[in-house]
Amino acid sequence: MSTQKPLTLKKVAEILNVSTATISNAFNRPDQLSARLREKLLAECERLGYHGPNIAARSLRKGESGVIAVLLTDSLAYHFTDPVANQFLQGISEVLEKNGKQLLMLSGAHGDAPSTGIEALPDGFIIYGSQDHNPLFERIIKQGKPIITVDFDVPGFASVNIDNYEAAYKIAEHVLEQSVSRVAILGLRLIHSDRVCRITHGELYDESEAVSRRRLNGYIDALKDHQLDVTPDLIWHVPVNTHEAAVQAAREALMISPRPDAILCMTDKIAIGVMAAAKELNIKIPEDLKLVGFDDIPESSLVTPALTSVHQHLKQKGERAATRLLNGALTDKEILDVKLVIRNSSCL
Amino acid sequence: MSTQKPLTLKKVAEILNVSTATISNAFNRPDQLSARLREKLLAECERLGYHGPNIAARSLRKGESGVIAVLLTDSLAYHFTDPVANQFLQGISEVLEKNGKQLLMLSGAHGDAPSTGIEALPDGFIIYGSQDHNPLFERIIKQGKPIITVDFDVPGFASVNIDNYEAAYKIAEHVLEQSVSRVAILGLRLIHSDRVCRITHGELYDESEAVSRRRLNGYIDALKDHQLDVTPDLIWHVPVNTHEAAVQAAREALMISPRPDAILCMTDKIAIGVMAAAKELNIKIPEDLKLVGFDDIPESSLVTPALTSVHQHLKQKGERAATRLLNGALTDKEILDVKLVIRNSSCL
DNA sequence: TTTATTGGCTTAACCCTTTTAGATTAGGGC
DNA sequence: GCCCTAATCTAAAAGGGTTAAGCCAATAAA
Repeated sequence: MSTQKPLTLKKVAEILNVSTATISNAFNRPDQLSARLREKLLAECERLGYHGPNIAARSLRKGESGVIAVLLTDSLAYHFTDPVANQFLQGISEVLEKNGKQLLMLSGAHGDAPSTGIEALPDGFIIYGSQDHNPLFERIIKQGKPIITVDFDVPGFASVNIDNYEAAYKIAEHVLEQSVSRVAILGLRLIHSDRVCRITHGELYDESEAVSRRRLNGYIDALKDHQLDVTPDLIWHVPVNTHEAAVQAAREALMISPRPDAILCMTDKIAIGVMAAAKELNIKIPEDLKLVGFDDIPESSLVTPALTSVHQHLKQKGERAATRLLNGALTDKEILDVKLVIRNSSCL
Repeated sequence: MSTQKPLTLKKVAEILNVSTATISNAFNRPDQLSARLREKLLAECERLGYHGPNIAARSLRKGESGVIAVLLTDSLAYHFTDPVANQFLQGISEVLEKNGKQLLMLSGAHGDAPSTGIEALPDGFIIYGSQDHNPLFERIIKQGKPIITVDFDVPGFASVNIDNYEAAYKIAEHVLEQSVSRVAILGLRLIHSDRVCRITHGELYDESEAVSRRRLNGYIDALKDHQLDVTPDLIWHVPVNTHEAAVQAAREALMISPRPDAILCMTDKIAIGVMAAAKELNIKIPEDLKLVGFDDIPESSLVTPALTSVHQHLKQKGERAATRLLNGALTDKEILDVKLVIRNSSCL
């Protein structure tokens, strides 16, 4: 276990009998020295076991680190379980990897540690999802470094997004064409509550940029355009995108009387929770209940019946965000296409 | 967009009319100044918009950064898709989050960028999976920083692992009790090839510490102990843990004659690929084919028929690795329990 | 031949903190 | 009023690199 203290650029320069600047240039600016010398030096460094400049020192001096951060909405742990986030992160990491950048994942769940100051390290930020009152987000913005937001918009910042309103409207319309008459909505994080509950009249309308609200507005407008009443007692708030929360909300929704004959779910995971609850209650999908999700996660095509959903190009979303961040293409707000995927859960 | 140049400790000290050391101490060593002064200073810093020492400078000076790295086996992108890695990373991130540490994910796919030197930043490393000839791994070791390995062992380093041999032996034994006579094995990454193929005689035995080899040895010994021949032409090498590769290998395995009546898969994902191939070929599971996986990913209990597998406490594995790394409990090699989960894919 | 350019390297200032060793101040005991 | 201790605070030296500016010799232009 060779725990020798690592070589420094200075020491290497001394050993090789050139200036520190020359070693530094050999690593960073090939045009500053002859190719012959450069190659010789790099080979010597390799031989000596010097693998390039210390990142902390370089970062201090240059003001950049080669690290790109993703600021998530929730805890890291959550995002590892969420298939939507997964695909998105996959897209990001592929691009970063190709460009020799490292990925730092920052938890959006605040209130924890009193700032490690880590936000000073990355050269750029991908902000994933609305960040109401997140102090870390505020600090990131103040730094003035490149930022791109995803799945929400902040005036003055570039973004990658989909048209959630439009997509929600379309999938709702599809359901409404199946001659349904009582449509419930299971929304993810509609309000700031930790519990599954129905929303109130006052919480029905909200023009915020949050994904959940854009989708809800799409559903509501589609319902209205098809002459269906929209009442808050058919709209559930699901606080987290987990199977358990979904099942709980679904049980409630399926036990009211008269029972809904269609449920619009804001995520596929919630819809899959509804399937579980329906099975318990012996309700047949799609015969007794039309069901749709949103996002089209891989699992949705595997469950029985296969789930109708809105397919997002999640990986591409990540790729676009990372690519634009690295290219400095940070002016406009990009809208990606989505696709309605009709499967068996919504029609016979 | 307040893009003002960030404040430095020095400037803040000047403004507040104290020395830089005092500001530094206010943030780092509360015992070095009176509580009264400290609170006043911190409040002032907040007011001025100084959110603590620059991390690069601190990191340079202290030689620590508050960042923990996970060195993965493959590309980052891959690990976002893999449910096994997902749960493991979830465990890690929960612990790190609680301890105010940041998580840096390092891609194990080498040959890419010529070292960004990022390995100098983290304070400790979780090495996830065997790292044959990975130059980054070599460099990490040379640094002499805290390291814990997971799913493989390196002499002299602490580890968290399961007994892959034992688990594989047990699940194979379960299958062999179902009166089967021709057992194929679909192994993940048995050899260094990019293509799905059968292994050769010479590749049958290998005492390496790699997960795949430990499992293979378990299968083989179980077969032998049940008086079944072990021939390499019933053992497939699957180069990556993807559905496509699994389906391809499964097709090959199911088309030989006489056809196997049982398949031992080294991962659940591979087993699910076998299910797809079996469906294509109209082979019934478990009637015509007993099938088992390994790891027990969430999907395995959802597919039809539900998949028999070896359940690992993946999240716990991550938690243990992170906890021990942070505690400096880096002496022994820890073995976690596993559990055989028998479902419908392996018995009527 | 003289002057201007260029190529190839070196010098030295600077990046922002932490921390050791030393200086200052306040307060207590005589 | 003086000395000593304890409590605070300060000065200055790392820590490892990057890069603007400068130097020198060799080549090109006049």
